[in-house]
Parts: sequence; C-alpha cells; structure tokens
Amino acid sequence: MTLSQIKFDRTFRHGPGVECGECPIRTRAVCSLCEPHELNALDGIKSYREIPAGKRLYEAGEPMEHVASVVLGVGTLSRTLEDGRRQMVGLLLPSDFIGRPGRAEALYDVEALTDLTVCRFERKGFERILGSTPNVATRLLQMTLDELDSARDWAVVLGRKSARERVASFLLILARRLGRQSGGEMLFQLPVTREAMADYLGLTLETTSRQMSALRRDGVIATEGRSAVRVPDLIRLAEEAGDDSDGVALV
Amino acid sequence: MTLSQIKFDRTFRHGPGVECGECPIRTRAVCSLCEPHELNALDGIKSYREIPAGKRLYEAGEPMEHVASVVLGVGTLSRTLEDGRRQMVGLLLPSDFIGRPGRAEALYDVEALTDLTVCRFERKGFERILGSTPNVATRLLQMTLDELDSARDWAVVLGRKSARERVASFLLILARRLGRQSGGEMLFQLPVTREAMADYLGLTLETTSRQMSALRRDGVIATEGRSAVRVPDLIRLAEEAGDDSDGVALV
DNA sequence: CGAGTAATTGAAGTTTATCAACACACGTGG
DNA sequence: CCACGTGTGTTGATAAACTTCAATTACTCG
Repeated sequence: MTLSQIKFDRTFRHGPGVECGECPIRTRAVCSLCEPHELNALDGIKSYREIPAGKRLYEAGEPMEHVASVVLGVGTLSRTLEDGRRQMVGLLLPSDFIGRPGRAEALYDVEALTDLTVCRFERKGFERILGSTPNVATRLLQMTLDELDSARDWAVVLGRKSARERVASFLLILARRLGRQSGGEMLFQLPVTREAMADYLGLTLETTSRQMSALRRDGVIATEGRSAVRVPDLIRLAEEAGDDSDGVALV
Repeated sequence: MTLSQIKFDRTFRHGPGVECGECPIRTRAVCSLCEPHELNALDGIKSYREIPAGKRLYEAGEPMEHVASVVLGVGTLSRTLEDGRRQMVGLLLPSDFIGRPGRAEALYDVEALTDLTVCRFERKGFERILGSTPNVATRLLQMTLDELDSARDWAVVLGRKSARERVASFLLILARRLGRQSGGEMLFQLPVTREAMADYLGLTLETTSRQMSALRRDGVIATEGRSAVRVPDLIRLAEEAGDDSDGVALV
C-alpha cells in the first residue's frame, strides 16, 4: 500500500430511514449505551447533515440551536482573539460530540476540516431526552469527563513542551485515532494544513514546518505529498513527544 | 480595610451531625440541585476531611477510592513530566469536584495549597447515587461541562498569550473567584507561591516574578507582603489579560 | 531579632517568532 | 499529457520573548 492510497473512510451512506445500527459511530457516540427503545427516541429527532470541507458551522457567540455527533470526517474547535491570534482547543473526530446541552450560544468556532457528516439533534429535544434517558446522560457524562482529561493533557503540551515535542504529540494523537496499521507501520493522512496544525500547537506555521522537516530528517516520520504520513516506529514517536512513561497505552 | 486583613474564610465548623444546610458550598457544589430526600442519600456516605496546606492528596497513577467536593481552601491539579517539568491543569476552589466516577486511578497530582476542607464520598457509593439520583448526575454533568470550557479557555492562554497576559489572566481568575470588593477595588490573597503560579502559567518562576513586578510598576495591581493583591481597576486588568471583548462578564 | 525560604533583579543564552524569499504540489486549461 | 499559476510548504536571516544561571533582597515565622 502506498501512502497516497490512504483515504478517509467515506463508506457510510445515510438517508431517510437509515438505521442507527449501520452507523459507524454506534459503539462510541453519545448513543452507545442506549437500549433499542431509547434509540428510538433519539432516532425521532435526528437528522444527518453534510458539511463541505472548509465551512464554518458556528462562530463563537452565535446562537446554537442544535447539538450533534461527528459521524465522518474531521472538524476543529477554536477561538480567535481580537488581534487575530488563533488557538484550536479541540479536534472533532468521528463520535465526538458538538455543542452543549443547556447553552444557547457557541463558545468556540466550529469548522469542518474535511467534508463532515454529522448526526444532528435539535437542542431542546435533546435536553428533554437527556432528562428522561439515563443511558444518554450517563454516556454524555463519560464523554465529557474524557474530553476534560484530554483538554487538560493538551494544556500540559501547550504549557511545557518544546516545538518538536508538540508536533510529535500531535502526530501521535492522529496516528492513534486515524492511523491504519500496515506491517508494523502506521499510515495516515494529515487532515490539516500546516497553518491549522500551528493553531492547534500554539506555534507559528514556520516553526511547525521546521519541526516536521526535522522529524522527517531524523527518520521519525516519512511523508509523501502534502499530507500522507508514515510512522515506522510509534514508540519512537511517543518518545519524541515526551509522553514516554515507557510507551503508555500505545494503540 | 488594609490588605493584610484579607484572610481566607475559615468560618465553617463541621463535625458529626452538621447539616448540609449550613455548608458554604451548598448552592454551587455537586449537591446543589438536590431535594431534601436526595441530600439524605449523600449525607449518609459523606465525611468531612481536613488536609493541611502543602499535603499531596493523590499522585497521578495512584488508586483513588473517593471523590470529594472542596468546601474551604485552595488546591491544585497538576502533572509532572519525567524530567521534572510540571504543569498545573486546574485550580481547585470551593465547590469544585475532585475525582471521577468510573475511574479508579488518579490522572493528576492533587495537592492542598492552603489548609483544605473537603466533603468526601466513597467512590462506589457515589456512583450508585449518581445512577439513582438524577439531580446529582445533572449537576455533575453541568459542572464537568463548565470545567471543560475553562480547561479549553486555559489552553488559549497557554497556547497564545504572552507572559504578561498570562499573569494578568491568572490574577483575573483569582480576583473573580476569591476577591472581595471594597470601594470599587478588588482585594484578595494569592493562595500560591511564584513557583506554583509559574507551574500554572507554563512559565518559569523568574518570568512570573518579572511580570508581577511590571504589572505593579504599571499600576495594574498593588501588592502588600508576599500574597495580598489589590486590583484598583478590574477592567484594566482584563484588558491586560487580552481577554477583552470589552470587559466580558466582569464579576 | 535572626534564620531560612521566597521573591526580585541582572546578564547571558536558547528557543521561537517574524520577515522574506523560494520551491513544491496540485488543479486547471491548453 | 504537459505547462502554468496559485496556494501551501520550506528554508534562511534576524529579532524578540522567554529561560537559565547567579546574586541579592525581602518576607515570615519561630
């Protein structure tokens, strides 16, 4: 398999009457603990939406009448300061939840990086279900607690890691969540430009690019074209990320 | 009122038979939405604990058989990298929740900065209550979502703000959560050393100290002794923090 | 009041940002 | 299918911010 053959999954074809049972995020999303009858309640208010790559779904401060689960594709959550400085505060990968019950306004900009498929719920209706469906509430709490942990982990990266470690940390996250294994190597497509990477990493795009070059020069990664990445040795990459603790939780 | 007279509240005297109704965090903590009969369930498994300043309650990786609410005092949540770099990922102020239902191990170091009073619950018992008491589950979800937002906001500070802006941001948070108003000024005690501030801010203690001096020189703050701080103009401080958006949500 | 810790300040060094030029990929149209 | 143009990525030189190492001063507590 050559690097250029790695593409994002776009296999899920939805439409009226598509069953949740066929949904690729059925086992990880906010609905994953639901019994069949609970799923019916969600099914009644759900609708799929396709968002083209590059489109902004919400801007910080805007009203937000829906919540949603990412089904396919990659999005970002970010904040822009008045002088233009931008910081991404979260990646939105399949099964991630967008929006917040109980809040009518977006706190962050939400953007589609690749074409995005989301499973959308009208917010008020979702809040009602949340109150009457413990398995949804429980799962949302679990997911939020997990998100909180990753946000805190990311604060460690932003607060204490060098540019090289930050870039390695980012590649490691993507390799774990998007990578395909192929003969001991991990292969994946970067869903982001250098600029977006820089926004996530709290660096400039030039520094980001330099560190990518350095990691390539040192054999930690190989690249092909703009976005295909090969990681020959995930443990080596984890060491570069400073995550160490002898290679915790690889895979 | 002189700065040195500002002290932390230590007015809550607990002991066997103390009613939740007298609890200073009754209206904000995880129990705040509870009906009287729900409170009884929590009351049955709660116990107050005093932790002296400086003590570590948990270390990352350790088993954690309890969860708790901070009642009085200030604590920290932090992670230490193998080479000694440390990043604080959260401040624990009164009403904040410690621990996570469903996880048996601490992810971060938890330390008492000042003497700390916590209202503690055995984790398994708390998880049972969570399942049977929607008002606890709802409130915990609210609080976790809020925490997630602050963690993300902090990522913006760490990723994009200058040393001066970071120090100002930190002072602003403390002024809002710990400050007492006195004739248009805000007065509070720093519950942390410069080193702990630096750990929170992703800076060195020297840089932190220099920026404190600079803010003092520029009249943004006044200090007395090591930890008393006076903020003559909260809006000015918010501007220095780069938080701007014309002084959002002061108070 | 004195000892010891915490905080401040200075000088030099390192990392990252900024400004600027150039190269490469990828889609478009010839 | 190749040439071309535009946006994206790379690299270099310089400047700025922050860190590091070191010395001094100021609190606080016994």
